[in-house]
Amino acid sequence: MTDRFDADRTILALGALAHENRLALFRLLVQAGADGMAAGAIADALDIPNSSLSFHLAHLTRAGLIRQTRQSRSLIYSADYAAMNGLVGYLTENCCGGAACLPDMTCEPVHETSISRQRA
Amino acid sequence: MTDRFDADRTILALGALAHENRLALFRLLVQAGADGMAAGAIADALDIPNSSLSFHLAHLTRAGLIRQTRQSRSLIYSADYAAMNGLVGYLTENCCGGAACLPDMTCEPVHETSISRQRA
DNA sequence: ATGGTAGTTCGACAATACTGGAAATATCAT
DNA sequence: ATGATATTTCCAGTATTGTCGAACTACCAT
Repeated sequence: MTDRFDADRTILALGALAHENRLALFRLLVQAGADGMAAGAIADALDIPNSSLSFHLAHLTRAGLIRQTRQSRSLIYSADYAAMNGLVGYLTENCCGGAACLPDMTCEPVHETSISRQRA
Repeated sequence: MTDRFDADRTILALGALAHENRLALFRLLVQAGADGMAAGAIADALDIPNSSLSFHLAHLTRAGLIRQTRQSRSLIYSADYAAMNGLVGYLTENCCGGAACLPDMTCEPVHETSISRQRA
């Protein structure tokens, strides 16, 4: 389930997150939960030109950090929680002299409807 | 203690780790523990030309992920565990609909002498 | 079919990052 | 001082990344 992260994939994921717009974008999607957000809504929220956003979305997708689904005219993007868990897992692996210092963290997405929507 | 990570610092740290040589380098130092390693020893272990290694060491240092101390002719580098904890903290912040899913992880360095040195 | 909306791809340019040899600096021993 | 060792800085070339307007594609409604 927690798909295994090797060095290459980790580098890909880190590189994807190592950018102002993409980090903000990823965090936005993490907070958006399982329902995700349409590209247009993201562009509005982050105030990024359409084509630039598309570039960053593709980048994060390539890195396996977000997923895309279509819903009529809109493309909905959502964070891949397993990927985030895998990334953190790889980073904290072997961090305390071999002792597993991190108790197998697993973050899971939340549905918008289950958090009494407080966004505008 | 766990110095606060904002977006800018996180991007700096992610960018620093998002490279084959630097990720390997950082992991090497994490495993080396509190005693760290001399630049030369790192160059040997990773088989990177001297000047390139220096470039990457400077990059990781700039990002606050490793620290430098001198010991006679050698410059000893060691992982900054607080930085790693801060980075992971920032990434997992707000990951489960606001619930703190990660029990305040804090990895701490280990001394070489305390792990019955098994390296060559 | 026509037209409008949602997003992506293309292209060209600017900026930044990586690499490694050669020269420079710092430290130590004699 | 001289020489050896440890490491960094400089430099120039190459490669990768980011930006955004304009043209394109996909989908939906009528």
